[in-house]
Amino acid sequence: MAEISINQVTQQTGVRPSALRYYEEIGLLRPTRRRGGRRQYDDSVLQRLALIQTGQQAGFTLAELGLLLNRVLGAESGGADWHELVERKLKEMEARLRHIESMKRLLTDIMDCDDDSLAECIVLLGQQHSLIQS
Amino acid sequence: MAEISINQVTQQTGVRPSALRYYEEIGLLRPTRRRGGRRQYDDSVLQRLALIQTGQQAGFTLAELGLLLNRVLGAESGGADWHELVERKLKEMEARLRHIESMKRLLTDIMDCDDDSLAECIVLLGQQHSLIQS
DNA sequence: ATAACAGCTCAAGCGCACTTGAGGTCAAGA
DNA sequence: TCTTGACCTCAAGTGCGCTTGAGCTGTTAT
Repeated sequence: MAEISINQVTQQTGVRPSALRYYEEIGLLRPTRRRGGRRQYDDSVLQRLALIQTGQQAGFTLAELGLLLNRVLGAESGGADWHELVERKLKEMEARLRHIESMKRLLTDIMDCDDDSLAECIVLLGQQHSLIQS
Repeated sequence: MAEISINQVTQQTGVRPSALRYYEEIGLLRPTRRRGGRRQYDDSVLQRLALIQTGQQAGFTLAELGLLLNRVLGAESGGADWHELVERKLKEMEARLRHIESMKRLLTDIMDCDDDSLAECIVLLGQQHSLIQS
C-alpha cells in the first residue's frame, strides 16, 4: 500500500490539509503513521474520504460518519446499536429525498413560468404546491 | 386574513419564537404588523414557513430562501438573474439526490449483512460500492 | 553550513442558524 | 392599582465544520 503525504491527499480529493488535521482531531480519520512529524496516509484514505464527502452531501454529520467508519465499518465492528442509527438515518434520508423532490418540482415549475406573467404564474403554482401563496 | 401571534405560529409550525425573530432580523420573514409592540402575523406565514422548512431540508441556506421568497416570488419579482440561481440550485439538488441514493444503497446493503460475518460482508460491499475498503 | 520548504502545533476566528438570558414593556384580570 | 404573563430588545453564547496565522521543526538541495 502506497503511503502519501497530506498534500497528495489534498491533490487527489480536494480536501484541504486543515480539514484533514481537523478530521484527525475529532477522531474521524487518522494518518497511518508519521515520518519526521509529518502525516503519512495509506492510500485507502482516498476511499474513506470519498465516503465522507458523499456522506456529508447526504446529510450526515462528521460525528455520524465517524461512528459509521470506526464502529460499523471499522475494526471494532458492531458497536452497540448501530442498526438503530442506520435505520434512523435511512428514514432521514428518505425524508430529505422527498423535500428535495418537492423543491425541484417547485423550481422547475417556476422556471417554466413566462417571465412577464410571473405573478399570475406564481399564484397558480402556489395552489398546486400548497407551499406558497403570497 | 386572520392575524396570529408569534406563539400561535410556533404552535402551528414548530418554528420557535427565537427563530422567527431571527428570520425577521435577516430579512427573511417579517410580521404583517405590530400591536403594542408585539408581532402579528398574517396566516399566510404558515405557507411561507412550510416552504422555508422544506427548502432547508433540501439544502438551501436561509439567504437563498430569502432571495427566492422576496425576489422571485415576492412583490419585487425578477431580481436580476434569479434564473441562474435557480438553475444552479437545481443542479445542486440533483447532485445531492445522487449522494443520498448512494448512501442509501450502501446503508441498506450493510443492514442486510449477516451480523457475525460483517467483516467479510463489508469487503464485498467495498468492492461493489468502491467507497469503502478498510 | 545554510537556506528553502513542506509540514507541524496551538489558539483564535469565521459563517451559519439559532438559543439563552437579563432586563424592560404593555394589556388585561383580580 | 397592582400583578401576572406574554411579549419585547439586545448582547452574548452554542455547535458545527472548518480556516487562518504565528511561530517552530525536520528534510533536502546548494
